[in-house]
Amino acid sequence: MKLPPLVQAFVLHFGEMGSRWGINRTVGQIYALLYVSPDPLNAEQIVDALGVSRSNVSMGLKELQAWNLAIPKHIPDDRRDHFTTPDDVWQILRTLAEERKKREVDPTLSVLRELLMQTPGSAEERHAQQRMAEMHGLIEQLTTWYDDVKRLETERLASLLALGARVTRLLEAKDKVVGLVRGRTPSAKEG
Amino acid sequence: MKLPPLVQAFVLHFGEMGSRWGINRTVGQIYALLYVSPDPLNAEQIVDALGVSRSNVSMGLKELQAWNLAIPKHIPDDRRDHFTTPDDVWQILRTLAEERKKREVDPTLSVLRELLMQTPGSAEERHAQQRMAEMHGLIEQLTTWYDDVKRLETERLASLLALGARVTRLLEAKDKVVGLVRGRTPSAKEG
DNA sequence: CCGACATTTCAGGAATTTCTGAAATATCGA
DNA sequence: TCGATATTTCAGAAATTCCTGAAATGTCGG
Repeated sequence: MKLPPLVQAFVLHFGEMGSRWGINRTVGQIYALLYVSPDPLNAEQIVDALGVSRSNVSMGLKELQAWNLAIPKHIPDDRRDHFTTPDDVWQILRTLAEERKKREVDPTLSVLRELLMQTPGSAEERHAQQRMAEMHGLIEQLTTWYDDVKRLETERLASLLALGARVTRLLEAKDKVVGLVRGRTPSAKEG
Repeated sequence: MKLPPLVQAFVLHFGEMGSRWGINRTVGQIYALLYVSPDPLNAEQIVDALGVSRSNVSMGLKELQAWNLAIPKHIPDDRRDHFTTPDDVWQILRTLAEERKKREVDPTLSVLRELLMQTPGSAEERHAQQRMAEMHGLIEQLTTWYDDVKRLETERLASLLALGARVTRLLEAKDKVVGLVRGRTPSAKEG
């Protein structure tokens, strides 16, 4: 691997973290490399930079494309495929959230739904179903919220984040205002 | 494995999903089993239920305890350790978020900070650092928001979730109100 | 301290995942 | 169509992770 020290450190870190994130070392490294690269890279360049086999890079790129984390960029007069990462970090966040949800949450949600349809045959099963219902409820609330929030454009999402827990003050304020309005004009609709 | 069909399906699913969640099959199964169990279980009971080795259960329980997802419950007049999962699903969510952050996010944040301190030695490194700064900024915003939100008590958190994207309407409303108030009383403080 | 359990540790075998090199396939210009 | 180049596939080697059984350690009542 022949990279500027800063880049190398970054790439190696992503490689190491890979296992904790459910991706393998090479995939993590390829992503990191593409992420900090000023220009799109082709497979050969990645091979040179990381010192892994050509086929490994091919597979890694395929996986990253499946995650929508590597996108092919055509370079004029060059037959080779070149790749970048999406450049807007917020977009990357959305993509990551979306893909993780699809792989890590949705299957469980559907299993839970299925099991909750069944009729329990014992007290034990009844209790289990009760617990599953709790889990299902939580996950459903989370995903509903997520579906809502993911549609917000970046700017609004950022301002929401910046607000943080202070949102609750807003909520309190809203409760008061609603109370007031109701006091005066009983027909007012709630927000 | 000798379990009611409903429980068995649930346990098996958690085992299969384990790899996607960065835990191994046994750990996933143990967790699922404890989660739906009406009473705390001891290691022997888990062995019987799952058909895995005693030592495997021991290691699995240790890991779950490290994640704060299994808690020892002492049963009077019984020397054996018994285990449950925290019963409040919201608490489980917090725990999970906390632990994942600690393992999957914090190390990257600290590496990024370190690399951003260094002086770039080339245009390439300068660009890389620029990208790292973007990533760092995003992660920092997210974790700040998270630190804020995690302190909310369950009820408030739930109502926030329920509100979903409609929060933004609240934001718009707030902007208006603040504008009005400012128009009338210039010295008014912002919320 | 002893004996009866309960739990943990750990070496190494089993299972799984990752990675490679070689071969197959695809794509292009001439 | 052919040859040059680019990419993918895939069998099996390498690496890693998981799991087990046996031995060690811990803990309690007597």
